[in-house]
Amino acid sequence: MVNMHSPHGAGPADDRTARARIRDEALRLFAERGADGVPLRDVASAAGVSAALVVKHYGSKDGLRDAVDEHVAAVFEAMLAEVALSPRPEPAELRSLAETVAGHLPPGSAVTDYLGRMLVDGGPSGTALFRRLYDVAVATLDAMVTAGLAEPGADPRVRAAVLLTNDLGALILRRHVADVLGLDPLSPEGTARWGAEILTIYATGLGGRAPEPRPDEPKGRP
Amino acid sequence: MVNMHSPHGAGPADDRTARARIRDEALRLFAERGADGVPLRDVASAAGVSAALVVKHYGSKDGLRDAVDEHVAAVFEAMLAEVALSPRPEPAELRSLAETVAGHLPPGSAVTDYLGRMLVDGGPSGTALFRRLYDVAVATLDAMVTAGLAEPGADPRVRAAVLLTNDLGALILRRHVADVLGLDPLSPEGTARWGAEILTIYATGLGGRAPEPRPDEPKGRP
DNA sequence: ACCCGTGGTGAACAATCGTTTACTATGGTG
DNA sequence: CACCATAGTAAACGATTGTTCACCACGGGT
Repeated sequence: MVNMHSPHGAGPADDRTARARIRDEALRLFAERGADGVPLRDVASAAGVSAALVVKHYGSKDGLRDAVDEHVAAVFEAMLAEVALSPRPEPAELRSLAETVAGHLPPGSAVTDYLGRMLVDGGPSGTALFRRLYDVAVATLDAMVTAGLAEPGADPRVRAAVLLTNDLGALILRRHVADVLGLDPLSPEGTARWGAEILTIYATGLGGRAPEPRPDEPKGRP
Repeated sequence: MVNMHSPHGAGPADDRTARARIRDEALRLFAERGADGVPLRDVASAAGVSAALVVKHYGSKDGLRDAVDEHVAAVFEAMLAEVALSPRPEPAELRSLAETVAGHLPPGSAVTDYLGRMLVDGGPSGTALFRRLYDVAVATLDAMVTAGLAEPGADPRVRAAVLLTNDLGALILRRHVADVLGLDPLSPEGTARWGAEILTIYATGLGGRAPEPRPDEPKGRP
């Protein structure tokens, strides 16, 4: 059907045909229900092939899982590189990493959900992803400090981690937020209200009159 | 073995014996590996009983799951009530909800992890839990506003949700934070550095000199 | 003494799921 | 043409898992 007359595309660069379909459907279903919880046969029938072909291409279900992990990581890295070369020299503050991901992706893309699930499911790829995100957050905070947009806290590494987990919390819990607020923080119209609130807090704090360290007691519990 | 001469304790108030052991071990294992991913036989052997007894007591695995959900919700509500009657009339700001949970629980308690998993796994009980947490966050922010410790933002409901997801992000991602920082944000010694950073941000913002709304452009992307 | 509800067990059942095996079609190459 | 690698399938296998069944012990009530 599809004309695939690449002479000998032996490498994994020939993404097309049923193989890519399997990977894409696996990504979609894994993002929805989690890798465990999706039978191989479901992936196969979603891709319009037999279950045996899936293992023929990817060796095993773990192999498919790894392939999807690598693919998502590649997409994420590509997006990161594109952002680094973005037309605005000012790195748009932190801009919310999750917002950036959602903005540079098709609206209903499963990649966002899959990234969240990688972080939550606790596999080695999730750990690697978080380490990468942490490095980005540290570098971003450093850039903001250099640009005079922020101060390093008492411990810049802790501050970067706080900013990162704040961001990822909204990404992971977006369904629940949309439930109680009627507003998906990653949707284009949600970005306005949600992101504005975050920027306000980051700019001026919560606004209460208590920035002065009172001689009351520094710690409530020992 | 254990003297349980309550005449006809038909209600679920007779917590003791093997039944409670099953529930506790299920809670521990479910928190570790997720409810799917833990065979009934593992729960049974961890509790020192047979698999058949588990379903005799809880009807099915879903029944056990529901029982654990309800138990965790009850523990959480009890903790919430205890905090509400706490010796400090000032509600200790938001104090980080996750911190409160971790503080009022045995150090290695599985309840914390189980709560995080409930929020992530996307079941109805997770939705109910988040709604409850959201109500608490809205009420807490309102109390802070009344006490002059914070201002409602442009939209207090959004601000409460932001504070909540910030908190829960640290709870859900604590393993990853501990990995990159060598510091569990929920541990007693982690609370100092992590919580201090958060309080600083909430008190004064990130500290950069940009709180003035510049006439540049309010939104980067349409 | 008789019965019966409660707590408990081990073996068997049936469904699901990952994987293997044997087999077919097809199209390019020596 | 003969060959063979590639893409593909259907069916069966084996392990795991939730659930059920038949059975045992025993401690009160009447």
